[in-house]
Amino acid sequence: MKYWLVKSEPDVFSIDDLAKSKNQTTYWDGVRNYQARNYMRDEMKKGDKVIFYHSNTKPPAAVGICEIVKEGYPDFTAFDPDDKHYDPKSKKENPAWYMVDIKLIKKFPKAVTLDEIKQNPKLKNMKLVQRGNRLSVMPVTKEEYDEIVRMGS
DNA sequence: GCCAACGTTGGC
DNA sequence: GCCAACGTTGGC
Repeated sequence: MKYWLVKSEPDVFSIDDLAKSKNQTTYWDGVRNYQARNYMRDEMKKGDKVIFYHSNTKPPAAVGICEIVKEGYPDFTAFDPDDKHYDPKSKKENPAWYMVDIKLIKKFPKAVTLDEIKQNPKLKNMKLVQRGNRLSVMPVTKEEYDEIVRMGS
């Protein structure tokens, strides 16, 4: 099993939005970055655990955990000219972009802020806190995952 | 709102 | 294939 972290701007889609979604499940659409695409298309497997992180908000924080319930499939929002995430480069016969489905496991009783993550020596190697990191889907180690879950509980 | 960091685009 | 210009991300 692998462990991941995904970012979302809560103004766009928050963990509470996920909690309100049908079956507390959503498709993780709109990722338009090749490295993140590769992770979703090739490496995320059913049952993998995912830290849900709120970016571009005050304070930025890990706010809960989810799991992968459907493995990589074409991001259909790329095919729709009326969709915000439309990308004419992506064709149905050769999709450029992929997504997965994630289901909420739980919202943390206590959000783990970016500041707290930075201050924890066990978490100093996370991609999240490395300089200039902009990846919206990234792998984390089991140790990092467990530590963040512990801090959020 | 600012701006550093980074990915992508497109002219050459 | 280089690289300047541009757009986006995301913390502050």
